[in-house]
Parts: sequence; C-alpha cells; structure tokens
Amino acid sequence: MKKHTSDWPIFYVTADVVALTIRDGVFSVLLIERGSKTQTGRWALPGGFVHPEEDVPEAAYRELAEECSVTRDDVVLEQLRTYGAPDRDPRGRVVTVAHVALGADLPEPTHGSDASDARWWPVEEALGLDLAFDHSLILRDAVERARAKLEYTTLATAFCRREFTLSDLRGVYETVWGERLDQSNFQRKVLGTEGFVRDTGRYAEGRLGRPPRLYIAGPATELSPPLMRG
Amino acid sequence: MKKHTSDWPIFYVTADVVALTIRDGVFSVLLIERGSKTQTGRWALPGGFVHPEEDVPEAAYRELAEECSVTRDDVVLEQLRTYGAPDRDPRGRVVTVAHVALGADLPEPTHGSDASDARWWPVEEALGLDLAFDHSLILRDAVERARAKLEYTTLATAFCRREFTLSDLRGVYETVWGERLDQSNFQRKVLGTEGFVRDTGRYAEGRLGRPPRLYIAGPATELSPPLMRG
DNA sequence: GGAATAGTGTCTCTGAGACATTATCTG
DNA sequence: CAGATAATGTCTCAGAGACACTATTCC
Repeated sequence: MKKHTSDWPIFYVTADVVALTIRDGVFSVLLIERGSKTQTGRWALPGGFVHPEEDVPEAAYRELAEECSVTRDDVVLEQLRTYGAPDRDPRGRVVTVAHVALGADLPEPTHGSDASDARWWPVEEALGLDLAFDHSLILRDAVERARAKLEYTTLATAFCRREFTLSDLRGVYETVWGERLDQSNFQRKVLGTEGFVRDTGRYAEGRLGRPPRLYIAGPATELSPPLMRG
Repeated sequence: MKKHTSDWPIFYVTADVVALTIRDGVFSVLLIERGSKTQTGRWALPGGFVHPEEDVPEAAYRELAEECSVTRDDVVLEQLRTYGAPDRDPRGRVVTVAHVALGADLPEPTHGSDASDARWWPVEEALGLDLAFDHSLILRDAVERARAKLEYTTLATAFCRREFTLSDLRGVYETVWGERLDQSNFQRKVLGTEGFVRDTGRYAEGRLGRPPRLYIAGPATELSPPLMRG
C-alpha cells in the first residue's frame, strides 16, 4: 500500500453489501469467494472501494451489480453502519460503510471479475462460516437489523415481487424470523395498518385452493404499534 | 488539499458528534462556531479527523472531550450513520462517521482550540439554524434517532444521573418528545418492565412534597412492547 | 390544615393471540 | 365430492389511557 504524507491521515473507504433475499423459501445471503486478492479463498461479502466522485450508496449498488445482475429497482438498499477498527483490514486503514440490500428472489450471481466463486448461502449456514475480515460481524448485524426492521416497518414488502398475496408476505416474516404466524391475526394486522398494502382488485391464478387477492406495497413505511416476534 | 495518485482513491475520515443533554429542563445540543478553518463563523457539530491508529469511536470521544470536559463515563456514545456525499465538504472527499452522545446535564464547553465559540443550544433552535456542511441534516437525523430510541430501548436513563427518580425519568421523555405523559401509566410501564430500573431503597431529600424513591438504571436495554409517543 | 409531589387503584377500550367457521378454487 | 388454501368471525386476555384516590412531605 502506498504511503502518503499529508496534514491528515489517509483512509481507504469501501462499500460492502449484505444482499438478502428469499430463494425457494430459504432466507439467503450473497457471498463471494475471494480470488486473487487479499484473503484469497475465504468467503466474503461483496464490496469494493468507493470511487473518487462516487456517492457511497452508488458504490454499493455498483458492487452488487458487478456480482449479480441486479439494478437499483430490484432491491431496497440502506446503510447498515460503518466498521472502521484500525486493524480490520491487513492492507491498511480501510473503513467500510456496510449496506443491506433486500430483494425478491434475486438472480444467480454472474461470476464477477475478482471473485473465484459467488453464490447464495442460506443465512443460517453463512452465520456459521468464518468470513474474511470482520464480515462475520457485519453479517450478524445485518441479519439482526433486517429481522428487527420487519417488526416496526413495512420493509417485508421489499422481499416480495411487485404483486404479492398476504400469504407471500406472511411467508417472508416466517422465513426471516424462523417462526410461524397465525394467518388470521396477520391479515387483521396488515389490512388494519393504513397504507401497508394496497388491494389491486385482482386475484392470483393457477394455485391450489381459493385464489388469493393480489396486493402491492402501500405508501406506509412505519408500523405503529409494531408486529412482534414471539 | 493535497493530491495523491494511487491505485485507490484517497478519502479523509472524520468523526462528528451530536452531543445531546437536558439542561435546566431544555433538550440541548452542543454546537461550535468554526474559527480559523473552513466555513469560518458558521455553527457546526464538534468533530474532526480520525487519527491513523485510532478507532472511530475513540475519535468521537476525543473530539467531544476537546470541546467539553466529558469523559466516556459521562455519556453513552453510539454511531448514528455515515455521511459521504462527494460534495459535502469543499476541502475534498471527506466522509464523516456521525455519532450521538447522550449524557446527563453535561458541563459548559471549555473553549477548545479551533473553535471561536462553543455553547449548548436548545435543540429546537438549533434545528432552525443553517449549520456548516451537511450538519443540519445530521442533527435532524440524530434528534429523530434519539426520540425513536426512547420508544423501544431503555436509553432514557442515559439522560439521567446515576440515581434518579421516576419523575426525573418521565421528565426526560417529556422534554425529548415535547409532550406530557401520564404519571401513573408511566410508572406502571417502567416498573413493569423487568430490568428497566432498580430500586435503591432510598429516597430523594430536600424536595417539596412526598420524597420519591431513588432508582438506578437496570440491565435491560430493550423495551418490548415499546413505550409510545402520542 | 393546605399545597405539592409521589404512589396506588380502577374502569374502559383497543389490540393481540387462539381458534372456529365460511368461502372458493382444483382434481 | 374431498382436499387445499383464503378470508372472516368470535372469545379471551393483556396492556394502554384516563382519571380517581391515598400517602407523605414542607410550609
């Protein structure tokens, strides 16, 4: 790493992304196996250096798009927090702004430039891995943030396609939280929360049983009082 | 600002602090008037560059201590979020990790090195100021974060001295939220939440009226279900 | 005693949990 | 029709809000 003499210390800033989705009913996270770079062979979160004229969320979108063909319309991206311990990266003083990206059924990763492999891992398995750098810590924080935000925001719709049924939405909660919810009480809560979902007036077809109504996400963002975990 | 040619772009990283306290019953924030540096004469949040070998929260504690003689035992410090828009600082690419520091009745600022003035502002007034850089945005986010965290955490105790009465604690909520709470229901909620406060068995003296019990903060951190605003 | 503040008790209403019932599709 | 899933209704209980009442101090 190059040295620099200045009035002020030099930092390198990266944007890392914890991309979460539900694939075949399994809460999953995107990990890449590091290729020719530092920490070769270890699994890590997608991410990379922020460019000089680039805003930080732009970098996060870009890094995600490089590993997995996802545009910014496919995910909800928000900042998680920043990790900047002096020894967190052996290459030098690297501060990372970690993000969480939530999307519905995100696609298989396109093998990117600097990764030797990339794939979706079940979150429970990924939490058991020893990831590169402090990425295991970041992953734990991201998963807990996602689980918590389902309680007091309408963020669960970010895991659904544009149109979804209440069963789909309930499935998101059940998958992410890993617990069953009563269908009746769930419907009462969701439909009773002004602006959580909006009825399209149409019904899903080609399923077993009575056709469910289709909804789209409403304008509400907060859930007050929250929908609570057991 | 010096230029640097490297494989990767150079960033400067600062730690800013939104120090919040209650002074004479007024929800207050510490601001400094910028001296000989950039944006001279404008009011700003305390903060400064993170040192090469320093962890980011250390820098936040240090910057706070430089403006106001406060040790880390006097406040609860937590990261707010990171602000890194390319044009947020005219000096170059400066990314700031913003923090919130909460404390009980923090002292008058000691006139620090690079500030021409420093003082506590009522939060409502400070929100109306046009602060340096993007500090008005950071302040808004910090105040909203603090208000929200009172709902679902036991953080309100951070605004109290080591020993406090339930009236003191209720006063924190009323001051920060700017609304009245029913004393009876508040007590029921606080005392009914396992680990929120611990009874010392002693009573406050020298007040008008019946002497109130003294409590200290308990081990609980979460409030579930939350204590809600009107 | 009166004023002021602390602490307790009670009534009501909302909302969550548990679970029963009805509705509407496919095979 | 049976089986499956969706949607609605009902009962109960916990907790929040409103507010009355009691307790203990200082003057």
